[in-house]
Amino acid sequence: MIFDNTVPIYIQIMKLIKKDIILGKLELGAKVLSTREYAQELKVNPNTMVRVFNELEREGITFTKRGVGTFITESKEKVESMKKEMAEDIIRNFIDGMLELGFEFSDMIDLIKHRLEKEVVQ
Amino acid sequence: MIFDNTVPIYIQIMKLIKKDIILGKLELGAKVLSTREYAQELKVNPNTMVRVFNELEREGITFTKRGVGTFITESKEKVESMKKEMAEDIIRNFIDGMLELGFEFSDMIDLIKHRLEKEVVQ
DNA sequence: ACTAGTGTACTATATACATATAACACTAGT
DNA sequence: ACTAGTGTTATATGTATATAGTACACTAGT
Repeated sequence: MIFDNTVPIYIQIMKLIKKDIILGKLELGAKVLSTREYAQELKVNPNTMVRVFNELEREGITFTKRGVGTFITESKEKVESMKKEMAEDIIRNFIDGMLELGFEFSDMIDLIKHRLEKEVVQ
Repeated sequence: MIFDNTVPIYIQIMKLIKKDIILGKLELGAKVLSTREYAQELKVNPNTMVRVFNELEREGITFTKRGVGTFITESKEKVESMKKEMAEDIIRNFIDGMLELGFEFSDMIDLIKHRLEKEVVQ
C-alpha cells in the first residue's frame, strides 16, 4: 500500500476499507483484522488504525466489541448509501472540476468516451 | 473564498490561480496582486501566499521580479500544458475512482449523461 | 484462574501547515 | 536621497497528523 502524502493516511485507509466493503472483499457483519494486524499489514502505526476505526464507527460503517474485535456493519442499506455517496462525490468532482477549467458538457462526454476507448484497448 | 480543511490552503490557492490563468482572468505576463494584497483579499497569512508563489514559480507558472512584483508566465504553451495536465488529473480521478467502486465503463457514461441532463435543467 | 488477543487510553516526539510578527533587501517613482 | 511598495527571510506559536512506546480493560477459550 502506497500512500499519497497530500492526504492524511487515516483518510486513505478509510477509503480503502470502504472500497473493500463495496466490492465484497469484506462481507457484512464480518470481523476485520485487529488494529495491530492492520497496522502491520499496512506498515502503519497502530494508533493510526485506531483512528481509522473510530471514524468508521462514527460513520456507522463498522462497530466494535471491546476485547473481541471490529466488525463490518450488518446493514446492506448503509453500504448501498455509502457507495452512492462515494460515487456522487466522484461525479461531482469531475463535473465541477471540468467546468472550472472552462470545459463544456459536450467536451466532458467526448473526453470520457475517448479515454474509455483507450482503456479498453489496453 | 472558503477553504476545504482537508487540503492545505496553499494548494487550494495554487489551483485557484491556475484556474484564473486558464479562464483568462489573469492574462499572460500580467502582474498579479502582491503577496500582502492577496493575503488580505483571501484572508490568509502573507507567508502562505509566499509559499503559493514559490511553488507556482517552481512549476514555471509565475516569475518574480524582486522589489517589483509577481507575474504570470508569458508562455502560452505552459498554460496549455497546465490545463491539459489538470484535465487529465480530473478525468483520471473519475475513471479510477469509479472503477474502484465497481462501476463499468458503460455505467460511467450513463451516470455522467444523466447528471449533465439534470445540470442543464437547473 | 489463567492467558492470548482484543480494544482503549495515555505520554512523548517529530513533521507539516498556518498564523502572527518583525525585520531586511531591492526597485521604481518622486 | 527619500519613500512606498515590492519580494525575502526569520523567529515564535498553535494545531493536526503520524509515529513510538507503554499500560490498562475487556472477552473468549483453556
